[in-house]
Amino acid sequence: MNEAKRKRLEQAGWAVGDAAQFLELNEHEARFVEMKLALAAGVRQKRERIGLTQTSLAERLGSSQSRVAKIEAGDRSVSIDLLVRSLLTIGANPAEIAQYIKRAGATRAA
Amino acid sequence: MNEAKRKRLEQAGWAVGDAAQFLELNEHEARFVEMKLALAAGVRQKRERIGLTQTSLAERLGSSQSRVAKIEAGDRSVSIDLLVRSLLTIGANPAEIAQYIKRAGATRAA
DNA sequence: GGGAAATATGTCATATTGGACATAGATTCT
DNA sequence: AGAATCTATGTCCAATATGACATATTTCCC
Repeated sequence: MNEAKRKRLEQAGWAVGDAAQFLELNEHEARFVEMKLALAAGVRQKRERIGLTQTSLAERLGSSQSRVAKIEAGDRSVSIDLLVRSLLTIGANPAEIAQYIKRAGATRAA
Repeated sequence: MNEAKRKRLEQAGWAVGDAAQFLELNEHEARFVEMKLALAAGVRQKRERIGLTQTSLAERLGSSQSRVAKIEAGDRSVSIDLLVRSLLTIGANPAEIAQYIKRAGATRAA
């Protein structure tokens, strides 16, 4: 692929690269999602252990029940920032949050 | 403070609560910022170790040099999501990312 | 000191995220 | 079964994050 065509594709919103790059992107994306899901599971686990309902956690977060549901589902519209802030709000400390993230990579060869 | 006034203040964008809640919020905010800074430092460290320039990392991220500078500065406009994606891009795995986060809480009593 | 390369800072337009609401579905209790 | 409580899903629009660009500042080498 020549430079001009590459530019055109990228301008149109395509990430252009070779197969290795493509696989790498997917791998990173997969890890990213796994981390989010691990944190989401952490939120649910801690909330239930504390005996909070989604609604009451939502109040503490200054948010809504529906968003808490999405947080715990690891919904696309939920950022890691929101997951982390949620965990801090229910009393997790950085070390605990780190544990969740560490767990996200545990099933794969590091 | 009566309910009506509270509502008015909250409507105006004020989080209304008692002193303990206020301190707790600040503490969580502080931890959140520390986590971001720890991740930001991780990005810089790994980038430099690899011998990349901010511009070349920006290319890999599909972003710009200025944003990489902000990433490494832990700028307000940089989300943890972006920090994590940056770290994954320069070859950090979840376990390594967890280490950075764990470090963020290490100077304080857990 | 001067030029080049690297990094930092400010701003803008666009894309993404988040809180809110409505409503659907699930679970539990009697 | 059905009422009550809890959780899930979809949509809207306000707020925030992001890439891009321009430009300033710092660092390094000669």
